[in-house]
Order: sequence, then structure tokens, then C-alpha cells
Amino acid sequence: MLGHRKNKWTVEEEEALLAGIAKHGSGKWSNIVDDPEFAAQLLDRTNINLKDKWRNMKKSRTHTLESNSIFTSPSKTSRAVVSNEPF
Amino acid sequence: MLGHRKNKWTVEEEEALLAGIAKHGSGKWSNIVDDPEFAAQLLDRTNINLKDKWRNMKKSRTHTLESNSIFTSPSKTSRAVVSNEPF
DNA sequence: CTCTAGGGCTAGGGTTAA
DNA sequence: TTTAACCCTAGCCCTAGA
Repeated sequence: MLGHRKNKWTVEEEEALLAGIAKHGSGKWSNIVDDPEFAAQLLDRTNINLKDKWRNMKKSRTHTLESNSIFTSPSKTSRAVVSNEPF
Repeated sequence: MLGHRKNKWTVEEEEALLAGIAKHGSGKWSNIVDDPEFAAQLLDRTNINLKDKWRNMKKSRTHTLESNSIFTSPSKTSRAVVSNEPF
């Protein structure tokens, strides 16, 4: 679609991204977009979109979500997937 | 400088901007300002300045430049980049 | 070839100078 | 008050390197 240049993120998309990072780890953008668990919410997003959005979320997280565990570790709660994340 | 004074656009600058859009396409602001062909006229302008000026020109073009071809096409001199213009 | 990291750039809402 | 000019920045693009 050439109509809209800027596609603002919805809360549903943001939540899917956070859940995807929690499951696969930060930096595993293609794994997240391809995961059937998040496909519905991230249908209009590319792996690059996810990377860029995460960069923005990290930049402003001190103003909004101060201490969310998701922001500091990849998978502590869900089943072990990624060994370690530099994020 | 006392604060930030406004730098009003001259007709020469406006013409250079229109020529730049005709050559590179609307949205290629950095390409236009960096183009040696327009550097002399746009020396005091940034890519953002060009974008903002074009927005203002479009807003009031019905009152001034009714049907100028420049307002409707980018041109294909450079490699296929801008497929169409939402303008 | 695909993918990510990070710098570069634009789009559009918001702000300011006059 | 209105608005051209300018600012802010989320979102998107480009591309080297893995």
C-alpha cells in the first residue's frame, strides 16, 4: 500500500512484539514475525519494523514502563529458548 | 542572533525547489539539497526546510499555481524510486 | 541469499515567530 | 487570530557485515 507512509503501532502490536521478544529474544525479529503465535497481530509488520520499534521503545521506556522485566531479559518466564541476549 | 528569526523563502529558492522536485521527485529532499544544480539557490536550506516549504506550497497551490505539471509528477531521471506521488 | 545493527532520512503532528 | 517557517521524533530506508 502506497497510501500511508507512516503506520503507527497499536497497543496490540506492541504487546505482540514484547511477547515475541520474551519468547525468542531481542534481535530475533524474523523468528518473531514468522511465529504463528504472533502472526495475526504482526501481519502488517516486517522484521525490520520490529527492530525499529524496539529501538524506539527502549529509547523512551524510562518515561513509561520503568521496570518491566520484559525490557531486561529475553526469556525468564517462558520456556528456555535463547541462551543469552546482549540486547 | 536574537532568538530564531524566520527566513522567508525567495522566489529563486521556490523555483529551485520546484525544479528539484521535477528532477528528483517529491520526498527526495536530501537529494535535492545535495544536487549541485540547486546548491547555489538552496544553500541556506535544509532537507527539512524543503519538505516543510513544499507542504505549505501544496496547501495554497489552488490559489496560486492551479495546474502546474510539476505538482503532479516526479520524473524518472534517477533510478526507479518514487513510483507514484500522493502529493 | 537472508538477517540484523545502526546511521540516515522522511512524514506528519506540534510549536513559534510575526 | 492566522500561518509560514521551524521543531520533534516515530517510523521507514539504506546497506555493511555476519
